[in-house]
Amino acid sequence: MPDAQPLTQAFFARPVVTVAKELIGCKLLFAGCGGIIVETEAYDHEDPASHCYGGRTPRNASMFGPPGHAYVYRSYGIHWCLNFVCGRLPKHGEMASGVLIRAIEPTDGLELIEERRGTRDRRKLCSGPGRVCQALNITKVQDGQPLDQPPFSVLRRARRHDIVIGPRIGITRAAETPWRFGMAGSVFLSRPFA
DNA sequence: CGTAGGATTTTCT
DNA sequence: GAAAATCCTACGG
Repeated sequence: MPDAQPLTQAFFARPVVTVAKELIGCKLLFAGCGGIIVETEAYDHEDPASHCYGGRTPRNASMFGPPGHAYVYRSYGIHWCLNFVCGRLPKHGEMASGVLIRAIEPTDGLELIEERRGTRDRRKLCSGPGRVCQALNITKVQDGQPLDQPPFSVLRRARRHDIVIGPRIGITRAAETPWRFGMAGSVFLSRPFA
């Protein structure tokens, strides 16, 4: 079997909903720690729930940069959350989009992940956007970094998976938009789908 | 099983 | 001043 193929920036330079779906089953690694992506959410420039909806600010500047890079933001003043910057139309300039990485199934660097998370409960290690960043030690330092270069790598999925779809979590505006995607049957989701 | 409150940065009103 | 793309702990049924 050949090694899993790293996804290049071209993979991310497409419509954000497409990328969010195709990321399910892909593998995210950061400095030797990571696992299979099992839950994502899409956010785009026409979306009242997105950080980029109101235009560029110091916090969301990375989302207005090139696709295939990280956007890391502080959530509720406490946690870090990781997004993959996705496609936008250059002619529109001030548009941006991103995929929030909500949960992964940890497979690599388990010992280090358990230490950072303070638990050995497999289902609580990386099941939630704040947990993912704590487990992989991703912080503001990674904001704007390219996803196709170390210490990041995102590997193409080994096979297709059934996808479940639902409304996004923790938002009030555009709360009905079904842009949350998950791997069917996974026990590593942040929350079950309806 | 459920609900409630606190921690604390960034943005907007 | 309040809300936010969250998580943890405590306490009640």
